[in-house]
Amino acid sequence: MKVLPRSFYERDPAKVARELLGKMLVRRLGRNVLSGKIVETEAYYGENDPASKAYKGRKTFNELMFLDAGKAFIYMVHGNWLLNIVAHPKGEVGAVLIRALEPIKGVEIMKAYRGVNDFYALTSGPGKLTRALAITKELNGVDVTDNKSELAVTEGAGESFDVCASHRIGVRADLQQMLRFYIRGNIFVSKP
DNA sequence: AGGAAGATCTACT
DNA sequence: GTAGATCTTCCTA
Repeated sequence: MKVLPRSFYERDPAKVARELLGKMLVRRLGRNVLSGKIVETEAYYGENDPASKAYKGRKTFNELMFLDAGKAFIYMVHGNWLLNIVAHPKGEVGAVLIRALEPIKGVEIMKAYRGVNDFYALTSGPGKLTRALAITKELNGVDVTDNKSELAVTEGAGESFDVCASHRIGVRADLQQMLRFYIRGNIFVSKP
């Protein structure tokens, strides 16, 4: 499956978030390959977005949001690693949070990493999917536009689906805009 | 040192 | 369905 080019991420974060739905997240772990379909995302901006990690300006830990699009940006919240992909037009700031996946390949391995048997609980949340795919700070900054990366995003199967939008989840201060997107009716979406 | 953070799990009414 | 404990880093004092 073809990876998405960097130009895909060099656009408005909300647009990238919307279009990442249905794409594949591929995790390479030695000889194992895990993959899942992206079914839920959220867009974050920079200085104008109070919920954004970049709100208070550039720091070492959020530097990636200011740099090249198409890199993984990973941080810890409440004991969970959350996966973002840096996305913004050149010279701007932003990222897309991956909130939920539909497991495709390596389900048994995901179950082992998660320590649960319930198929529907494997990747139905931002903290759950990182554990299922063994995503940690070590992958911070990896290039998801490189097919050889330990983490990459590729084209999806191309089936059609309806997209829903809503306000972001769990944030202190949300913006007026609806910046959360998900596939309607998909059972792995964290909250319908 | 202390507290906040895009969450998750469990145990109840 | 809600409420609370607990999760682990990084920021600010």
